[in-house]
Amino acid sequence: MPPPRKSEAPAFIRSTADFARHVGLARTTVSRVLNGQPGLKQKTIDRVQKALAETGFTPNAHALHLKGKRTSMIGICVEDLATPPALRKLAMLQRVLRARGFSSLIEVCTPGAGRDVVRHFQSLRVEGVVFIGHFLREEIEARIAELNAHGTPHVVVDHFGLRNAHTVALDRAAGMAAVVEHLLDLGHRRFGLLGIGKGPVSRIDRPTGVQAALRGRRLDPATCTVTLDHLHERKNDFDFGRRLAASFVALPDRPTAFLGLNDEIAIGAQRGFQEAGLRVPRDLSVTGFNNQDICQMTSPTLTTVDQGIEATVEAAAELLLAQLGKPLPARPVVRTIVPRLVLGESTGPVRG
Amino acid sequence: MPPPRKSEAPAFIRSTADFARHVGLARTTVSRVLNGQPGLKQKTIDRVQKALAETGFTPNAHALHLKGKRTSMIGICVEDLATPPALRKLAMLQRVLRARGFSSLIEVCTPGAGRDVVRHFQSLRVEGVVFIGHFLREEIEARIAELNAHGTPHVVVDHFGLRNAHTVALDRAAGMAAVVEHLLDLGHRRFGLLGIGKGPVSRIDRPTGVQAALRGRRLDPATCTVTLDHLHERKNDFDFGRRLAASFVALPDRPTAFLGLNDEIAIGAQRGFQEAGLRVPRDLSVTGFNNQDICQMTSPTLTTVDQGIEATVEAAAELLLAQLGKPLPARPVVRTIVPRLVLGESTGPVRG
DNA sequence: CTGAAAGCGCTTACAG
DNA sequence: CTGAAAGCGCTTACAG
Repeated sequence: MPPPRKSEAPAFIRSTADFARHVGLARTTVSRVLNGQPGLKQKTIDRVQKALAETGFTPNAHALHLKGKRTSMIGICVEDLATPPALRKLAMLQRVLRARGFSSLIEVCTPGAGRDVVRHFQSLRVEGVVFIGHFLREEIEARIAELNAHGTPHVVVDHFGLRNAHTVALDRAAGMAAVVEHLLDLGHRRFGLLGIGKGPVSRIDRPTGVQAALRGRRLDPATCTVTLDHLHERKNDFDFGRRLAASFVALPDRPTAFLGLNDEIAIGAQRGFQEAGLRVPRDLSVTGFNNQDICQMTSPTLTTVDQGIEATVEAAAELLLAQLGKPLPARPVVRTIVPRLVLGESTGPVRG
Repeated sequence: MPPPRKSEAPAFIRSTADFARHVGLARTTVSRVLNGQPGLKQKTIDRVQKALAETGFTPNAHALHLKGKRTSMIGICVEDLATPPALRKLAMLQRVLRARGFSSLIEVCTPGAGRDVVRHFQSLRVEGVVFIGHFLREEIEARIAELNAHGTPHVVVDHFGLRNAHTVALDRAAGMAAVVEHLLDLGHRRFGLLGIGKGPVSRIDRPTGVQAALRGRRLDPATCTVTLDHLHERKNDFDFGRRLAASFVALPDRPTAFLGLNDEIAIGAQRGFQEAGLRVPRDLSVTGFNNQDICQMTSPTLTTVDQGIEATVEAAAELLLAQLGKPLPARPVVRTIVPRLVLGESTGPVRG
């Protein structure tokens, strides 16, 4: 029965004043018990604790914070709550922060909304802000400058190359290099790129890794790689991969190995090839990226790359919390996480 | 460069007092601009706005709340941040609440932690609490009683049958009934249950729906359904489904249709059957539950049930926010969401 | 143990 | 427009 019937003392206990009245003690005394201060009779302590348990009264955190108590809140600004890896990072970060006594205030940060989100966090006097994902460069750099100006720690997860930002980012280049080397070892020499651009964006982006691995074997990336991304509307999903596969099927001198930007595209491509009567990995190899659960559920299972989300999130939390209390570090800290190749059944030796 | 160099006025502007000093106005005047009160010269307003934009100063929300301003915070208590549907609900709820001007405070609520989580929410004076998932009955009922005692609105998503709880729950029985009827129409008469118990737990639980559909065709659930769950450690995942399939393969008089508790189990089972040389849906049919993205990525695609997460979350938000300001409703409101059958390629006519 | 007081950062009347 | 004051709910000295 939602409406509280039993009206003992005040119907609602809202403050220590109400509560002290309810227990029959002075506000000061209640406050002392609440804060575990010495010099109180056990009997008094018990009386307060009992009433506390009965009424479920909790001191107003906002008043506490005004008096100088830490807020123990961290603002988390995510690009997007739709992609599985982002969601996993968020969930894991919440867990890690919780374990260290912080609560998480989570907001989605669409382009243009960054200002409001960060100001909202600031107004709540969060102790730090985490950005997860990829943002508009100028917008997020402005937000970070603001945070710095207020002495609020921050860390950016994923978005690499931001000026003055403490960053934890996945070395996707290393991941792709591992994939390409694995395929080179299997004899592959022509690679279809599914959603992966040819021009490198930064030293840790996928194309950089592909090219580095090829050049390491004295192969020319320009002739060894093929992309048909331009033929389809880019969606980075299952259907995009499937359509790409269909286009590749018709291509003369088709590559023997296909590198997906992510698992969805790779699985779509695998499906597309199978529908065209090709067998994976007998006729061609396919690889994904992210090591989502689905990789184990397809036939064949997918060779992919594990992001090491746990390491990423741990590093981010550590980097953020290390800044607490101390003066902010003079120059940005950038940490790179090296992902791990996960072998599945979708890659095999090239057949003459 | 993180450490702020330019020291114009105070190094850090922390309060309206600091800020007013910085702009060269009285605190009162600044406060008026901040709150859009009338009777101010445009020039003054502009001056304050400009300084506001430059410094990024935000009034302390905790002080505002002390003065009576609404916190606009909602506490969300999730059972678990690991299962995809729970994560999707959470993400969608955050979005819906955000759109209505509320920020979300998210905590995972493991058994025994409910008390601390809810008290934490209360101490921050959240305007409402949402529970997502399944909890220990006594624990969550105690928490809800506490919330009621404080006049804090709540809503429970998923956990059906709690005393005095406002609830939005999926009618899984209706979903399963739709699945079974679809299979009955295809001629199936023997059903393998994968992770679905035989005894109904409540009127909206899966077994209830299975039995209702069978009885509707004058069939006896006891003889029409088979479960082998007891043979394997229950994990509700891909491998559990796969192992169940292996056990069913060896069974004489094997069912022709298999109902998975969720998509993972169903996909695992499908894979298990295929590995044993059986073809889906030629030799047998398989169905899942939840309509996760993976259902479209398997071969064959999976017949499943869509939870209608959007409707659930909308209903939950509406139910919660309807309580704001008003006195709490005298008796609990329970809303049921009817899920939708999603046909895939994994179900087909039974073959003599 | 109690009680009165100051102060955290804000807003809101109320005089100037 | 300014300035002084009260009060939101708390804690923390400081006298009794």
